Amino acid sequence: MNPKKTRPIGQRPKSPAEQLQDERVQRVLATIDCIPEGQVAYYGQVAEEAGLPRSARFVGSVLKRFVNNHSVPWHRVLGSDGTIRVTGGIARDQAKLLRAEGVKVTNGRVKLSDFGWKPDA
DNA sequence: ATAGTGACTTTAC
DNA sequence: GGTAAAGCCACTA
Repeated sequence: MNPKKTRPIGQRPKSPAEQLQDERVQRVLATIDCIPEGQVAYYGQVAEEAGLPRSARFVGSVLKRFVNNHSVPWHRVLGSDGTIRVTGGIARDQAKLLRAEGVKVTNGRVKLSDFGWKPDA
């Protein structure tokens, strides 16, 4: 027997910390993926639904870093007051995507009382 | 381990 | 209706 089995690159077991952060990321992405078309949620809401209370900023950073590798409706995530919080030129794309789903975006802002996502309580 | 940073939120002017 | 400051949590250097 060979107790030190070598292991192909990329199959190294993740450290507990890595697993945890990955799981958080997955939960965030999964939550965002649950936002129905034509509705929007805010960062804090996504964080809470994902089991990460008070971690709205984390949600934002996750999207910024992982949206390229996961097809999630990132554009349905807004600030707590319904404003587009995204920086850079993609803000325009976000508004466009939302309007394409029937969400009214006026002056970079969405009325959460009309389009806010209400997950099963 | 410390310090800086951010696609956030809330409270106070 | 705005802008400013502080609080917040997790990531990154």
